[in-house]
Amino acid sequence: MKHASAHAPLPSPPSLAALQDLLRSSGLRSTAARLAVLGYLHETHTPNSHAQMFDALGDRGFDRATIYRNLMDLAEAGIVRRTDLGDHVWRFELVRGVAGSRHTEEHPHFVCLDCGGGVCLPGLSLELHGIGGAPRSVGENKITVQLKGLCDNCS
Amino acid sequence: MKHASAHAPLPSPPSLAALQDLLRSSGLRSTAARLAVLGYLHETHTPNSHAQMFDALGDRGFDRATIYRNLMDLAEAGIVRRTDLGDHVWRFELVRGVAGSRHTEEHPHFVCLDCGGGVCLPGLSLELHGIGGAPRSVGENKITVQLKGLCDNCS
DNA sequence: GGCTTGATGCAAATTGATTGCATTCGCGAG
DNA sequence: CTCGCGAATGCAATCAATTTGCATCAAGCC
Repeated sequence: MKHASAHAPLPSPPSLAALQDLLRSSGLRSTAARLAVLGYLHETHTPNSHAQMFDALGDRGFDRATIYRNLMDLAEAGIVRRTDLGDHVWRFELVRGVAGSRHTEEHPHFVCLDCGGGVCLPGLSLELHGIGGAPRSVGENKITVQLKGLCDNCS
Repeated sequence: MKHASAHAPLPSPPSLAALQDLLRSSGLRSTAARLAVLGYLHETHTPNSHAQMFDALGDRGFDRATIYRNLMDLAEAGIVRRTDLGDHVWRFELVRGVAGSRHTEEHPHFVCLDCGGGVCLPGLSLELHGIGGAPRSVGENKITVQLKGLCDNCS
């Protein structure tokens, strides 16, 4: 996965109070584990797998199952998006973070059918034709797009 | 997953000799297990998971691991495509079957982010803009497209 | 027919995800 | 501040889908 686009400078880490506000305003309790997970997602700007999150937070005493549950809770609350890059590993990225935080903008992904590598395509836009029969969210442009094919290395 | 489009009448099952030709011309040995897997894929016109294939062929004495290996071999040989409907279960469908056989035409899929349900969108076409930076296969239209969002039931 | 190498059957292992249950803890009400 | 309720956690285990090891069998070529 290569991010080729230029990024603005990273904002400073969000405050504890801001993270707590975000959790509570989403109907979740502010717990140490959740703050750690959410804080980590604010620091990293790529999708992270559960295993990666555990690697990063496990030696702070956070339990693997708890991290998993919290990722799912955050996804259910709409703070985090669960995403699939084609290799059958769920990854989690911030959708709605603390005010001023950088999070992943919605953009198409390309996934290689051979090596499973993913490429973000933030500059790509699509025009759809013939959407009759598709779910409403397609017509309302509330969709994410994944393109699959062979990457330049595998083709 | 709903197929709303009209289908032509189903062709008769392929002959044993035709299946054998297909295997051998693809560099694979013609074995009983492979013939069974391939024959089944010719009979069913939807993507089938490994588990489904085993359910269908297991009581004929075919081993689960063998069915798996053969599905992977057939996918590698380009006879079968491995596909993902969003629920993290690989499914296999015929790409290049016996002459005269019906197989799945390439078309976009919609996958619901909530329930995981998939919808085929054979009528949908896309126009891409801003493909600079994308892998070459995108520009060459050698891609498959997956749209993700909430289906009408979940939204 | 003999031989080579790929395929199979059987069993087990791996990976990613998910759950059960006893205990702990966040938070709101009084 | 205290208490109680229900949510969250830690620990261990389980589950689902996939994948692999190895001895034996068999397809196919010479």
